[in-house]
Amino acid sequence: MATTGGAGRPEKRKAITQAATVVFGREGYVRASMDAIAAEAGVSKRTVYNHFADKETLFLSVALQNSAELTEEVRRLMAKYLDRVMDLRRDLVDFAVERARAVLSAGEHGALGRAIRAEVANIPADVLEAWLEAGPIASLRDLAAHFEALAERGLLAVEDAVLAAEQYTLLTFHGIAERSFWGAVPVADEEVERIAAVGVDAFLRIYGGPAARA
Amino acid sequence: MATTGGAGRPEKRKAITQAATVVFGREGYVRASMDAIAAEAGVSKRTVYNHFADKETLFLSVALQNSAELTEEVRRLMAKYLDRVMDLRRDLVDFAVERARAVLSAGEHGALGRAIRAEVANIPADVLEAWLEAGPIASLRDLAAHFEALAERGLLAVEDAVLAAEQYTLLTFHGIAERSFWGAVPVADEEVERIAAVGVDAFLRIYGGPAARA
DNA sequence: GTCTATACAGGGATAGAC
DNA sequence: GTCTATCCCTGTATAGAC
Repeated sequence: MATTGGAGRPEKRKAITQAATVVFGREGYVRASMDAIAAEAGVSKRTVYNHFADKETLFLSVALQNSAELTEEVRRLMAKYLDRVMDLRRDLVDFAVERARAVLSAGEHGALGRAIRAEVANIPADVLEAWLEAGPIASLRDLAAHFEALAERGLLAVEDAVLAAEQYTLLTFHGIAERSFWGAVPVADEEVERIAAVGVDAFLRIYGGPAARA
Repeated sequence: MATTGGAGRPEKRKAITQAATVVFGREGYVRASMDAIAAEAGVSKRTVYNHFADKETLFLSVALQNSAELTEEVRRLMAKYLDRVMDLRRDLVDFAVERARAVLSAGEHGALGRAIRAEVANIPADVLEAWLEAGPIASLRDLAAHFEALAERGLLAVEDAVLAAEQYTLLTFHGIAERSFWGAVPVADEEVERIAAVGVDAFLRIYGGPAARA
């Protein structure tokens, strides 16, 4: 876990990682200062360096943690909308809208993703790999598993579930992500819903099974 | 044009903007130093400040210029592959591959786009608007015009050409852009070709006209 | 008269010392 | 928890050179 060691009170440590998530997300890696993170956490800078060797270690640590948390949140949304599908189109649209909200929220979670994407050229390859595995790739696999289940019910005609999950994500999520620059610029709710709806319609033209076409 | 004035030799100015494109693209806005840009341009730092009021002005200026140049390059690719279509699927795949190469090249052009996306929260709204208009939105409109022409020939069944252009771009380009983090991480050529091909296949399942289906 | 080279003031950053 | 050593950056100023 790329930390200095187990030293220090756990509650201080949590305050630091939360503060780092907020400040790195708001300012980006280079602009964020350790002073600002310490102030946001309500601890002294010395305490920060007691838990994390340096700025980079702190950043990479919260990046991986954030990635895993976001994956968990998206997993909950999949369980809510895709586990017991009654109205396929509606559930696919609702999931797309909720996922865009969760991942692109200006709040604590989404913003850090921007900072990571901005710093990608300065992140060690193995850490980037781990971040991808814990985040986007994990969500992609989760979604592919749900599509396979829907295919078994005859609701989708997919052969390659991972490819279908990728294209669903492109059609219903990346348009919004790009338009909002991964959450930096707000996008109106109606716009998110509109894009999600036309994205799902396109997706269903590719993969709509017999039941979906009826 | 957000410069200090017309003072100075034009060839020096061009050297400065080219150097700024390279250095901002490589280091990002915050890390790039005016010293490094001056060195890369082979001029003194005073000359840089003689042409551009400050770092931000220089950055925004080269951002807009780069956006327009990239749009022009993509326009040439469209003319090459989409003006006289013989084999629709093949031409759509070839254009997708070439565009991905052009826009995501680690060279001078593509890299600056990363820097802009990273700084989007710190860019004035009107400049961001101008950058979008000169770049991604202009390319989208160009592509939509080509799709309309293809629809008139019966090769595509599109009602909303802008939407079709958006979805083509998502399916054939954004998957690559995201995987390479807008050019920061190299993606193998075969991978680019594979993604472009499956993206076009999906696109044609949505919009393939009668002739395309034959 | 513009360019080069260098130096410098002022601010802010990291990381460590006390 | 504060204080500080050290470094880097922006932007300006001061020299002289073609």
